[in-house]
Amino acid sequence: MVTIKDVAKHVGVSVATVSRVLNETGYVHEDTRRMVEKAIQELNYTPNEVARSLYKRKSKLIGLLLPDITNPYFPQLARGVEDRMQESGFRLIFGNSDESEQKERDYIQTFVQNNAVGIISSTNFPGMEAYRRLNIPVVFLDRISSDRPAVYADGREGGRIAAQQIIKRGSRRIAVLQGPAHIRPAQDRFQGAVEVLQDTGVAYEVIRTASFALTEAEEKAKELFAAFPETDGVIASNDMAAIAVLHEALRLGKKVPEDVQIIGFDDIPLIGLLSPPLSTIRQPAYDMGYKAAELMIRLIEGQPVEQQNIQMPVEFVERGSTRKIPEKRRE
Amino acid sequence: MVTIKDVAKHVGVSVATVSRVLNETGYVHEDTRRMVEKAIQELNYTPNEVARSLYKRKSKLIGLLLPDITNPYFPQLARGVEDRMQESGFRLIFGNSDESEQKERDYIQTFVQNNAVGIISSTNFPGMEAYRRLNIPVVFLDRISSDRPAVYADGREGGRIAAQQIIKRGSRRIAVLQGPAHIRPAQDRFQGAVEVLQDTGVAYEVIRTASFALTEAEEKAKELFAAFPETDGVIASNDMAAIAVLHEALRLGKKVPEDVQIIGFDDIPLIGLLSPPLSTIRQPAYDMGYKAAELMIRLIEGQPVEQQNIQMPVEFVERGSTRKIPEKRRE
DNA sequence: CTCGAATGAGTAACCGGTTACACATAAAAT
DNA sequence: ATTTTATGTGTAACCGGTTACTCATTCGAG
Repeated sequence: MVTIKDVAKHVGVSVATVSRVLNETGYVHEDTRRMVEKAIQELNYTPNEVARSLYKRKSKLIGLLLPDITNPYFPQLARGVEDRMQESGFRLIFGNSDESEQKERDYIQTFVQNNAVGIISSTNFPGMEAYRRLNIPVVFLDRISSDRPAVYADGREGGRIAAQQIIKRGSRRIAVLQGPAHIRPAQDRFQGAVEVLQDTGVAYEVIRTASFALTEAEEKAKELFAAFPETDGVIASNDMAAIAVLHEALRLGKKVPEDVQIIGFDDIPLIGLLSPPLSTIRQPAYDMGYKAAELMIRLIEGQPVEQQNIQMPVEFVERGSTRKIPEKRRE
Repeated sequence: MVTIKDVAKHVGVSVATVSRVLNETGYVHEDTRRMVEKAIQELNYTPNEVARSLYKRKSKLIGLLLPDITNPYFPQLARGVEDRMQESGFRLIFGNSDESEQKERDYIQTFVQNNAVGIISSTNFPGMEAYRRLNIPVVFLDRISSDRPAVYADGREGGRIAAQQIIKRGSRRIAVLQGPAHIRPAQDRFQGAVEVLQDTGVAYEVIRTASFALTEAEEKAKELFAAFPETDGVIASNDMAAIAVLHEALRLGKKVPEDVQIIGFDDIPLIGLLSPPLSTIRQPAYDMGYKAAELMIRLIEGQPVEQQNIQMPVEFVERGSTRKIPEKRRE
């Protein structure tokens, strides 16, 4: 490995001078600078980030914690984060938490041990001690916390829109999947939907789910139609759940959207290619990741942050799992 | 930040002793050990990996380079890698290369700068100088290189199976998507298919593609049916391409699988839910990631590696984009 | 009882950078 | 001509660990 000493020796200057060239700090004579740069080229030297990080007590590493990259929603978040971080020269240490508190703790610890300068997390445990103890910025992504910066979609509005649309399109006995109780955005969606349902007086049932796992969603879908066979509209907690519901409905011989309308949440890739293609409430996942990274960079660099909490807009994506509205006027 | 010095002071011993306790090296009196451990607990001390890494010239970090995590195939690879790495206490620095040589180079450089002990890469440029220069192990994942360890699926056999199946199920004018020319597994699939096609004397056409990007796949799908409208079977280079072909076929009013059969490659999530659900050649993506990580760990730890190249089996997954075989006997 | 081996623990060098400080020289100000 | 100030560069401490080396004490074997 070629070190700063090798470069210094090669040019015949001290390491301090090389360091100055590297960091463009202090005074360096133009001729010296050129010679050093030439040597760096020739020796193919790149400074060791570890040594740098040790002295400065900070690295160019950011911890990114997502529940499960295998779930099609999260890669988009990750990609948004990465693209923004990459622009500013930060790198990601990445981990899947599997919604496990222990795994989260472990990852947070190693982030700290590696002098990470920030953590972006779609945690399931925003109140966790491990987060409170940190003295590096934390941005919650697709999550909400009262005391931490966060980037998330407007779940309540999403829920409201879902309910409005499904009612407008004719469903009258609606089932609402509640989603994990401890995840705020999921609850917001649920509440938004319930609000509208109550206001309009449409009959609805609630199905609780504990996680976003597909297997659980499949069970709940079965339960749903077993307990409430008359259901003619389902507002799912996310697209994966919606897929499970869709599958179960078709398995039972129901027609979608004629017998049952289904609205998902997220707009994950490929759901537009299902049959019927799923109508959903779209979250701008990539943009959310990007914004979270942007917010993080501001926090790291100590720049003023106008808003700690960034709420992103959602929109209804009309596809085939909801009925068409004949009238010209659509909301 | 609490350091080893704080712990040492707290107990009244030297840092060397604390280090010995930490690493279970050298002689430490039982009583001393207990006191140190107690102090570590009380002060909530965790050793700084950066300092450790600097002295040892190696970290617990592994670089993982994938083309695009947003492509549904790659998260499974990533997950397999992560799960295995996590078991042995390694962490991942993750990057998307976007099939860009420059990005790959940049990432490789930062991996090295951070004392990463290994790189797992689904590179598009296996012969690249940047890889050759490395003095840490590199494992290619879903890629093949003559001079590097690699984990990949048996593309040739996959191609053969795809061709056999599509012929057996009645297609007689077959289009084969070739996939990126510089990616060996893609070429292997292609060649496997062509082999069978030639051996059996079935008519076929070749459509070249340069990347795995969905947009390109869509164009090629259009070209395919424009140039060869008689096509009654398509062997796609991967599932995303198959989806594009499926879409285009349906758009043209063709019936799948009655008019055109389609076979993909990979078996990415959700394609079993399309309509018709896609038949495909399944690669064990998760297992491939897992194995690659395993291989990497062996290389890092200097354990004997029986085989540098691990070829994983593929299997035909029969779904709705291929016709059923009436006979009892199926291969 | 003597001596080598085993045990226990501290000192200080080292990893590869950054930077405070010192020092020398040149340029500008008085 | 003298004092400031700006420029250019080197020395060495420091970041937080690990470990080679040293030294002291205890233990067991002969």
